[in-house]
Amino acid sequence: MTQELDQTEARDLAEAWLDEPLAPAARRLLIGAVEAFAARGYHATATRDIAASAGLSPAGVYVHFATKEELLYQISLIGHRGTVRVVRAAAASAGHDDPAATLRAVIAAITAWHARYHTTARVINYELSSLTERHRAAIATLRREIDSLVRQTLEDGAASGVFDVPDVRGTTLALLSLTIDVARWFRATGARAPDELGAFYGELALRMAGHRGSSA
Amino acid sequence: MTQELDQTEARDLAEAWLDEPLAPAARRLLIGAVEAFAARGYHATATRDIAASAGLSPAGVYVHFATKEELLYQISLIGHRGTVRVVRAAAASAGHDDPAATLRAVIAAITAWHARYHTTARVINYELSSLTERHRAAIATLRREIDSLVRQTLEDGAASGVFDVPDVRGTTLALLSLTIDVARWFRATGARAPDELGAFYGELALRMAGHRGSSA
DNA sequence: GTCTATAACCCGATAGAC
DNA sequence: GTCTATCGGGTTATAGAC
Repeated sequence: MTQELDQTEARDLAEAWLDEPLAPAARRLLIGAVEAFAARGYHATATRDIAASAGLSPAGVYVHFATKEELLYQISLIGHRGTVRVVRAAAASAGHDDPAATLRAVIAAITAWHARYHTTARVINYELSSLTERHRAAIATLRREIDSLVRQTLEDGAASGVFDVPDVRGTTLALLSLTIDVARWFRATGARAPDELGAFYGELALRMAGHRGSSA
Repeated sequence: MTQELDQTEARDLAEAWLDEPLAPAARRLLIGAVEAFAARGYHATATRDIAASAGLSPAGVYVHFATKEELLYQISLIGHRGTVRVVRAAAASAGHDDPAATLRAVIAAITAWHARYHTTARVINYELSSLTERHRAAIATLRREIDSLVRQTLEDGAASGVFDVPDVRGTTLALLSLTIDVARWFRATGARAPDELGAFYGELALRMAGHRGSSA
């Protein structure tokens, strides 16, 4: 009984990216789908298997989602909203006139999110091409907000002289690149916890931005 | 006539990663496969379409490759061998007792390769899970060589005091992460040419390694 | 070495009972 | 809201003629 509760709590924690109010079956379907899409890829996953992982018959999926792609879109939407939320929170907590603190906090937050929810992060970053054009465009809007915030932070720091950034566009891309690729290689069994990796990458970001005192 | 020759030359240049001696049809199949796998993914690509892109019937594929996975494996093998070759060449040209020059040259070479052959790079980095276990193990050996060379360079530089690297393992991972993710976002129509991007990432690598004079 | 034809199977999605 | 049954189509790979 206690064992049972512990397992439920553990799963809730592991799937905390899924914080939307949902019918229980729809929630189980999304969790099964994200795990299957991450492990084998969207196209290699059969809707039958997703249904089975949620304890439903093959037809049970279509009561809750019109198509298989709709399942992927909901995962992408919820995942990206979650990322945007932690990025905004990190920027707010760092204050508005300290580019170095902001850059460190934002990169740490994105990195930790990608590590903690690496299964979800893998799906939302590497299955964008499996979305319909309309859905991909909706997701692109959310991704642009994150990109803009990092770029603006680099520009602020460069303007005030605390950063040395020869190419703001290229450095923004490199910083986000670093955080996104965490989804590819991160495993929960690895050496670093998500928050530790976030702190490390926050420092790396300051070095990449040419922050004074961030290099030997 | 001249136009025709130019197009052939342009394609040869674009597909220079494929430098193995091969029957013409096998070569066309590999090029068609890499383009399709990169654009739509391995599982979303039908062998019929690969055959058609090489001007063959659906059965024509199986004269040259036993399975669809064998096609992916050959692409992975040739691509990884090419990467290892440019990495070795970069390390050799930088000399053996200058960790900063070596790191810059190696990261620049991997980055430029991933940008120049971004289509191939996408396939060989993001379709590893579609390989059989045996084939994936063979590719892992090649990947380890690249990882070891970067890690050793960081250790050499840290030991001699030209680098400031608090976590060699983590920094190695971050550096390779940066170069691999190029395959995800790079487009030939973008702002930077492969060699320019390589030079930029070589400098970023020195900053990340805490190289003196690489930060403001 | 390439073709046509097809085997054997798996897929996403729907119909209609309960 | 979930089931069983199935439609219509697509998949990899093979058989056998040329």
